[in-house]
Amino acid sequence: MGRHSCCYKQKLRKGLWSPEEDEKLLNYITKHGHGCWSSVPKLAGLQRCGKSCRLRWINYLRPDLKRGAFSQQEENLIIELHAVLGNRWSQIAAQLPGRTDNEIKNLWNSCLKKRLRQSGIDPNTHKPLSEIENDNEKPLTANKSNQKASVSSNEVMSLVMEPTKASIDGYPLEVSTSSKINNNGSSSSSHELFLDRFNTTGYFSFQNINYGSNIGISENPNASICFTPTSSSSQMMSDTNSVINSNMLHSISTSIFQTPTQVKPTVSVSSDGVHNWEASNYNTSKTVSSANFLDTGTLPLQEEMKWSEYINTPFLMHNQPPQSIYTEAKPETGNYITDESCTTWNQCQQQQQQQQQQQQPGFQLSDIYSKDLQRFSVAFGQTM
DNA sequence: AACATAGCCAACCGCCTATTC
DNA sequence: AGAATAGGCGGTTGGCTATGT
Repeated sequence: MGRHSCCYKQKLRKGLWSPEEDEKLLNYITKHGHGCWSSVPKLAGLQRCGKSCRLRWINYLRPDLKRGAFSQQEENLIIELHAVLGNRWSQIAAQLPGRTDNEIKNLWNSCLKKRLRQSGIDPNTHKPLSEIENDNEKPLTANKSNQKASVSSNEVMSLVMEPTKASIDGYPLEVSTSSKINNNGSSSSSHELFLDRFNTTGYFSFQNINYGSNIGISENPNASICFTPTSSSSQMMSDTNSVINSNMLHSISTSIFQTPTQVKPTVSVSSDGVHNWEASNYNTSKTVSSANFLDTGTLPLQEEMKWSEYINTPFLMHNQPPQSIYTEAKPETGNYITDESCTTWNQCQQQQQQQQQQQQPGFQLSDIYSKDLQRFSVAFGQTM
């Protein structure tokens, strides 16, 4: 179809908007709402096409727009979200109240991309440039991960998790919801992987990609997340990094649920090799403020465990929460987490004890497809 | 001071999808 | 059912400004 019919009409103004035009549009929409955009210019007395009016309203006149420069936190979030969503600017913008997709796109193209490159990170894949150079030695047939693609929200998951290798490895780009097979513990045709361990009380540490000191993600390179889905109120305990991760989860949930809620990510693989990503939301959830967390002083870094060690370690062995964080970081006075989270902490311990008593078989991370690991690492900032 | 270049950003273009007729 | 239309999105352009020569 291409061009809109309205654009063919004569005498329509183009280019920058004058203050008078802005005033007309603002007055009209304030009084009547925009309704059908194609009728707005006529009703507002403007020599513009409806599309142009819509753009002007969304990008400039809207009252809820946040003016001014992006904060460091916003920039960091954009980088993290871009690692997950690629060039899906509208979805990224949905996570930044008061910012437009156009604004974010401009920021990315003019600043963030360059800054990442200077930090040795490839802005397309969010991997170290050295790795990309090695990858480039392999013959590439196509790399459309960051180009516009017609994909459903579910397909987005498989596309964005592992941007560079999706096509190189011939990884299936299309994932249908109907092919999702839930693990009931006995099915031989599929088994749930990795993230599903959040179904049980589980702690997992994330180490974020180092984007360089000039970006300054946080002092603490480690983050931990606690999911306790069995409790009525699930709590995510977090420091700055996992707040970013939780935002990514919000973004994922927005893709799937169309609402920004906290999610439980799950991945499963069916017998035919189709990987299914799923995110389910809790009825109630709460994210602990990172500011409160960090205000209490320097968090002790939890013991570092290399990714390769995770792979060969049954998960339940690491199900032990990094207790030092919660005992030592918790301030003597003041609440950096709520009472509910203390309950959660207790529940974590109780659940763990139950699990140990039941001697549930540990899930071998080596069972996880390496691609899933890579996707997970990209999605959640886990270095490998 | 004059010109060249780079960076930023508002706006346009073309395509896609959903809806309406 | 299919064409027309509208809304939305991402890529790109072009003008303005700042900076460098």
